[in-house]
Amino acid sequence: MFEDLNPEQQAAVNHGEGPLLIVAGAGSGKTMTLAARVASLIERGTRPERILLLTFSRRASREMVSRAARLGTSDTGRVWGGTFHAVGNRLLRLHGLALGLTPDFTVLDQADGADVMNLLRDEHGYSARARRFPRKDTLAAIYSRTVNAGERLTDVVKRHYPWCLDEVEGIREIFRAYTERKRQQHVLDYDDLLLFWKALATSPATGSQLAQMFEHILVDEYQDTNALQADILEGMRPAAGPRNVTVVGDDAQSIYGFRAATVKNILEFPERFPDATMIKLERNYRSTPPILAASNAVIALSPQRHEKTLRPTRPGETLPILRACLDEAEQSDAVCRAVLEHREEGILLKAQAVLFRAAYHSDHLEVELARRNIPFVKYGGLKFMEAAHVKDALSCLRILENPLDEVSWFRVLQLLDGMGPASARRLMEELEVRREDDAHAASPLARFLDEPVAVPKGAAEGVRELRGALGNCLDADVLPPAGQLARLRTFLEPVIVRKYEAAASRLRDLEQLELLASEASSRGQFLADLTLDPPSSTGDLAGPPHLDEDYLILSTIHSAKGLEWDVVHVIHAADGMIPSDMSTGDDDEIEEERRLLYVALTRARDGLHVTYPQRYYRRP
DNA sequence: CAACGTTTTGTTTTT
DNA sequence: CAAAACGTTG
Ligand SMILES: Nc1ncnc2c1ncn2[C@@H]1O[C@H](COP(=O)(O)OP(=O)(O)OP(=O)(O)O)[C@@H](O)[C@H]1O
Repeated sequence: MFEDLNPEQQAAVNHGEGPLLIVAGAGSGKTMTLAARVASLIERGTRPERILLLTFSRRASREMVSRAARLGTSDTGRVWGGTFHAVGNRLLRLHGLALGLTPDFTVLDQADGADVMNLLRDEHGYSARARRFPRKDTLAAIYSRTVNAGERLTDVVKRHYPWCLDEVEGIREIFRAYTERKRQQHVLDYDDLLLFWKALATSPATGSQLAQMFEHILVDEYQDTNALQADILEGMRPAAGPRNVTVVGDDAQSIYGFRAATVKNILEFPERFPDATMIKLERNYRSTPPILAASNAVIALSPQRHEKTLRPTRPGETLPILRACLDEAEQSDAVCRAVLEHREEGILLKAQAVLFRAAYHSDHLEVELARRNIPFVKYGGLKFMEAAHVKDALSCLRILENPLDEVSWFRVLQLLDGMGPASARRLMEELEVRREDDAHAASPLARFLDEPVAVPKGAAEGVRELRGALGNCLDADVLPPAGQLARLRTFLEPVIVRKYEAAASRLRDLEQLELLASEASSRGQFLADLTLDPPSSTGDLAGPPHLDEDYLILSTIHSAKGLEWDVVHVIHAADGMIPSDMSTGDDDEIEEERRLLYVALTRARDGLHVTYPQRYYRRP
């Protein structure tokens, strides 16, 4: 069944009980090995639903599970696969009651969390001008780092946000209020999904029950997990019981430091799991020798590298191409030409990818591709969930799902004509959206629908319309999520036309949203899925027609993790782009940029083009 | 005082 | 290009 595997891969697949650490270089077949191991475990009698497979994205999880299925095991559908966050969400809905979490909680994404911070910043009087208090996104970022890295607030601020040092006490005050506010409103943010999972796993009352759910736990891309996630893993594999846990990673490919990921997790694995077996995969099955040599040369310059020698196994002599271009226009032209040349040689567009550091780096190229009728799908940097009108629609759904969700009320009410922040606040107070603990008063939504409310005269009409829309969604208890969105759309349409420009394309986004909703089984499920696995490519939104067409892949390097293409084009390989000028604060950041380039280069199988413009008209 | 329109600023990567 | 800050109108 696994005869193609090399001896080290075989050993990893066949490993029996006990902790296993697989240190695997780029293209050494770790994804394949992990999938084979899942298949093998099932073959050897482990029930699929007793296997937990943690990956860095839902997409990676699907890919891995389907690979395992192709290896001959049929029953992989029942494997618990997903990101730490998605699995946390699932476990907490099942077992959260032990921590006082009711299963009806809703999930905030990081922008929602920032909005809560903003509300609190106003309430606590930190928004006065003249005072330079951190902005909402900064607050959210600081908070997230303290939680995920398990570090003290003052240390985080000192290290990563030194300009906020004067306001540490205010920040602490906001954070305390933030935590309390989330509890009152039955909402969890991304960090809470991990935090509460850890609490569940390490609590004497529930820990062992949770650990016993899974016979085997496997974690992919372990170099990109953070301290909190390592704690969860340890909690799920207590020293007392059998410690069947497999982690796979490559410290040279650690690119999520900005999310508090740390290679310490790999390095310290043998200490946390003392009798761990360690297997190294050092044969690269992906790239031709010249491509691998170039990649190795890039990473060799890293002073913090852990020794690994990655040896090529494939033939090939074509050298990678480094092309200096006059400017961005010439770069786009060069890429288009190279792509088409390879296409002529028989390499499908789909087998080629253009990689870049930041989503906007491909703007110019996208125009050029469109002009030449070269179809493409772009991964990463999609601002769909960030778009105001999408948030508006989702906030309506979230009010229906969780009437205590303050930020959703605040956003939706301000859509109404004549209703600004002050009136919205007043109305929310009247509805008692914010209430002390679990008071048994009528839901704010019921009150809004049934009781007369005091609003500015100008806003009365808007309130009636909102009432109608929300009421209709609720009346028809059986109305599926897509139907609810359709009803809400009739309310939102005039609002969007009045409030935003480019209304037409925004309205199309709402139809898109409705399409996504039509696959969901319930409103709650839809909302959670969307926040835990947001659309990540333009293809996710364009729908299935793309499937049999051929199209070029454009992707951020982050979103290209774990993937491979016959030909890879890396653009904007210039100072200020890679490395990004946003990430030159300290050596660690710069080293991460180096690894980012390494990850980009190692995606290529047969052809590699690296280009950079020598001149930018707008400062980069 | 509150809503709304205009100017300025600041711009990565993702669960 | 979107959100914050500012200034004007209701
Ligand atoms: N034993 C093998 N024999 C032949 N080909 C192999 C073998 N193992 C892996 N491969 C091939 O090598 C390529 C890389 O494998 P895979 O994607 O699993 O690597 P990876 O370690 O996950 O890479 P990365 O860490 O860079 O994401 C795949 O095309 C896979 O089919």
